[in-house]
Amino acid sequence: MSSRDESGSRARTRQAILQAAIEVLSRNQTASLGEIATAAQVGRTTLHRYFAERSDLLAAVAAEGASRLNEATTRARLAEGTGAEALLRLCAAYFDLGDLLSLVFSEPALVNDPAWSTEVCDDDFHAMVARGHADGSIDPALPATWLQSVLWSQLYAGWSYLTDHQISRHEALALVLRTLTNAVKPHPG
Amino acid sequence: MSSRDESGSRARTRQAILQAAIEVLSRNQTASLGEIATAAQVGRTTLHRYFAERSDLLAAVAAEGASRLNEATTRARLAEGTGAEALLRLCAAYFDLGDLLSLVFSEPALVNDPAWSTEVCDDDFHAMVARGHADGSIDPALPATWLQSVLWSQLYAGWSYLTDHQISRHEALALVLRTLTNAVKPHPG
DNA sequence: CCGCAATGGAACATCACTGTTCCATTGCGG
DNA sequence: CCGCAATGGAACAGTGATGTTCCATTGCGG
Repeated sequence: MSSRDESGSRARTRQAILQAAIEVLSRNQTASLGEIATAAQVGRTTLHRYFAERSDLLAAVAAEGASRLNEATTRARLAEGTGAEALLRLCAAYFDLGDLLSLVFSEPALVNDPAWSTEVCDDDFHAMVARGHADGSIDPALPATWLQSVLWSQLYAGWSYLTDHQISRHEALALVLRTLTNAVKPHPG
Repeated sequence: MSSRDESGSRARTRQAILQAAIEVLSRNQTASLGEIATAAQVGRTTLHRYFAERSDLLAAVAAEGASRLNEATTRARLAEGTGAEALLRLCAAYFDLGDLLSLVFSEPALVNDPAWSTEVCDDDFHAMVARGHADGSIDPALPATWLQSVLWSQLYAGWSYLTDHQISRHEALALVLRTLTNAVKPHPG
C-alpha cells in the first residue's frame, strides 16, 4: 500500500462511479449526474472531481464498455469450431455482460465511435460467419452484417426478458441460444 | 367544407404534428418540443395550442401508435393458416409501421400502458402461438411471451438495418422474415 | 498527534427546456 | 371588404441539470 496507495483509493472510487454509471444509464440514458452519484454512494462533487463534465464520464463508460466487450470476444475464441458454434459461444460470452448489453444496444455510438468495432471484433466476426457459410453451419442467406444485428437484438431481447419476467439467467440464455441456433441453421428445403 | 371545415384545417395540423413527433421521437426520445415543432413545420406556440403539455403530446402519440398497431394486427389475420404463417404475416404487417417500430421498441410503455396489449393483441398472439405449437409449425421450446420479444427485437433489428445500410425495404423485410422463419421452425434433431 | 488526501455539502451562476402571455400577420368564408 | 380562426414570433418566468467554488469533516500514513 505504499507506492500505489493513492491509486488504491482513487481507483476504487473511480470504478464504483463507472459501474454505477453503467447500471443507471442502462436503465435511463438521460439520467442526471446526481442519480449516478447517488447510485455510486458518492457525492456529486466527488463525481465531478473524477469526471469534470458529463462527456468525460460518458467517454470513460465507453472505454470501459469497449474493454469488457473485447475481453468477452477474446474469451469466445471465434476461430475455433464451426462458425455456428463460435457464434453461440460469442452470444453466451456477451450475455454475461449484463447491464452493459442494454447500454450498448441503446447507444451503439458509445462503443462504436472510437473506431473500436473495426479494430478487433468486426473482422473476426466476419471471418467467423464466412467460415460458417463455408462449413454449412450458418444459413448462407444471412450476411455477416445482418447476423451482427440479429445477435445484438437477441441479446437485448433476452436481457430485457430476464429483467421483466420471472425467469433465471440460465433459462433466459437458453432461450436466446435456442432461438439463435434455429435462426442461423440452414434449412434443407 | 361547411360543417367540418374547422376540423379540416385543425385536424390536418394535428396530424402533421403527430407524424413529426413519431419521426423525431423515434430517433431521440428526449427531443425538445422545439425540434418536433420545427420538423412539423409549425411554430412552437402552435404545437402548444394543440397539446398543452409534453405529456399531452406523448399521450396522443401513444393513442396514434396503439391505433396503427391494432390496424396492422387486424390486417395480419392471426386466426388464419398455421401458427408460423400467421406470425410471419404479423411480422410483415408490423414492418410497414416504419418509424413507429423504433418508438414502440425503445419506449414500450407508450403503447402498453393504456392496458392496450392485453385488450386485443396479446390474447390473439398467445392463441396464434398455441396453434403453432399444436400444428407443429412453431418450436414448442419457445413460449409465446418470448416469441413476442423475439418478434419485436427482430423488427427493430430489421428497421435499423434498413436505415443504416444500403438496402431496400423489401430486402430488409426478407432478411427479417427468413431469420424469423428459421428461428421458430422446430428442428427434427 | 499532525498533515494531507479524499470526500460531502452548501451555495452559486449558467443554461436549456418548458409553459404562458401578448401581439402581429395570414388567409379564408360570408 | 370585414371578421374570425389559425398561426408565428417575441418575451417572460419557472424549473431542473450542470459545472464551479468554498468550506467543513473524515481517515489514514508518517
